[in-house]
Amino acid sequence: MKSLREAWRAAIATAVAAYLEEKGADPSIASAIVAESPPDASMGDIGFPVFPLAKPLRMGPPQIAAAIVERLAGSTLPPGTCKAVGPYVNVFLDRAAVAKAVVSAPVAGASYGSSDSLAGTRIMIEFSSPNTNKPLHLGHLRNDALGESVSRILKANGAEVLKINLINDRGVHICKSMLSYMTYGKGTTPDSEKVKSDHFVGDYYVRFNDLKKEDPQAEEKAQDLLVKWEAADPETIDLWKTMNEWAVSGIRRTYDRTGVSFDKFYYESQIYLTGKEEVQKGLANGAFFKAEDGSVRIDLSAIGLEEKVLLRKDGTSIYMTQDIGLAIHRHEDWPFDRLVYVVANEQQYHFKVLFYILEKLGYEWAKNLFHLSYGLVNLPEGRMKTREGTVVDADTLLDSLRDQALEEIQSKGREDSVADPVATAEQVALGAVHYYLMQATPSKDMIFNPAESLSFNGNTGPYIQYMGARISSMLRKRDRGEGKAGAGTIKPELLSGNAEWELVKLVASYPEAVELAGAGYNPAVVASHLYAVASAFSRFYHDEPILTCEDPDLAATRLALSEAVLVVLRNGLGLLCIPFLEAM
RNA sequence: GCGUUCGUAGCUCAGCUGGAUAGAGCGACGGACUUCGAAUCCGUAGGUCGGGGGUUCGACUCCCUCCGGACGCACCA
Repeated sequence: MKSLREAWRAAIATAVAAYLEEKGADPSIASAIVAESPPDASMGDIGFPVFPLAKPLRMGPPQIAAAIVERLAGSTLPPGTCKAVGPYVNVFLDRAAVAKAVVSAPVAGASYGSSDSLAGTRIMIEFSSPNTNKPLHLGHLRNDALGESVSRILKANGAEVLKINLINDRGVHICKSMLSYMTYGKGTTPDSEKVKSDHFVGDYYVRFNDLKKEDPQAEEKAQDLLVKWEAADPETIDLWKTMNEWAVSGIRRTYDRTGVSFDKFYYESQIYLTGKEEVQKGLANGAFFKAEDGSVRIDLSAIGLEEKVLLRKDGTSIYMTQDIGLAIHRHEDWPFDRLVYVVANEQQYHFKVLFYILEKLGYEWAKNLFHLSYGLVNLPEGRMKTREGTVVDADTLLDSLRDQALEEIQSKGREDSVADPVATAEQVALGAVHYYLMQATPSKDMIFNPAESLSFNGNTGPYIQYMGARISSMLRKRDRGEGKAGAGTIKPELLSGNAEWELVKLVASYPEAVELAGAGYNPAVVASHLYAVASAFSRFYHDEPILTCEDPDLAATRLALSEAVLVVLRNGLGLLCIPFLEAM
């Protein structure tokens, strides 16, 4: 589709340039010719507005369109025909030619939709980066799904991707859950209490609030504990290790559950002192300056900001110092062309400053750093608040959706049709959450409605999974010898009807969606394309017989189209971290 | 106060680098199952794209301004 579109654009641009020259106008204006999609397929498949030519040619757009079409008549063109439709030159593609390519999609299989648009590009992507004092919540699910999905999309476009996770395993927040456990834990463990280990740790973090009420010095004690940790006090380190192990192993179970994985883990406890030398270097070469109070700072007036401290007057480092060191360290670890940080939009300032600093330090790769900023996930009831206990825990949410999906499977009497009802319900739940989170534009805040996400109707994950299951079901029947498709031959030219054509075009343009999603770090592009494919298929399936078609050739051909749709759904859902289901 | 960002149908969201009558889904109302999975499909109602200017042949899209919301403006992370 993309190559056809480009071929037509080039052909028309050439004709336009020749026409401009003939009329004594500047032929370079022909580059203003861009491809659009007509609002209705009856008007054509690709549209080229000629408005920009009106002034230089001193002619009305409709006359120009007609003249261009006339000129094109003599030349060799890509498959299809063109026609002047008002002020547009519209192209009607050769349906059989496109259909022929589409029915061969199953041959490409898992690689259908992949491109080499980012071939040779090494991209490091950091996401998730949890704190080890509590389990993952709904907001993390958006972060994780975004990071994992963008990684898969970038890979599908040919990039070499390294997924990394920075575990925030030190700091006063960790000390609070430690202190709370020291007070109330009484030697219990996740195993002894039969609680998922990250939740076990999180519960003590919450109980720190009780501790504060009982002991007014609790905050100070947590600070003291941090000092002891930094001094490597053996007992403190021991407890810290134990509790971190609990937290991290629990969090990893949630990653496994949601299909998220990492190539490399970094631990804040191991790198929090890095960056100081880099700041010293910057001080030496004049990028930074020493303030009157002795702190090292950078002047940010060049980017419209004030000053930022990079080293305290006592020489200790801060968050920014750490991130400077870490970025440089990472580039040494794995020299990347781009580094993507998947971090909530509340840190926009931080990254703006960080990128500027790295540029000032002279790293040429600094201009290829990207903050994939995403918005908050809110609930229909309002914002999630830790203090009010309205934070939606990731595991709890998935459990609840899984149970609801299971009830649905049971009430539809489909337990015998799926291999493992509970596992299937789990996959439906995952499809519900991930699709809902991925269909929204990353940068915007969004409202997550659990009930809506799980609906089998409308623009949801389960709906798309269902279409995949229906196609799978037909293919199983064909393989069992049902219907007449087995006796027919695939004839792409039979797919020229309007119902088929809509579907053919959507399957054909799927690779473009993957490319666009990669260019914009935006899985929502894939999600909306999948929904368009699924709903077009559903209409087709409803209106036309496929497997049950009387004509064997038509049955075989329609089934081939269905199989191509399946390939798109399978690959696309994969990019969104949503399981494809053969039956549900 | 300054900065960033968002404001599209009752609700949740699309709308690609400005282009042909602003699109979906949910909800509402009304239809379609002895037929490939009705976990589906079809139809109807519903928007002066927050207000006002401007640029353009053309603005939901770009610029200015006002209103409203979110986030940020730490020697916290």
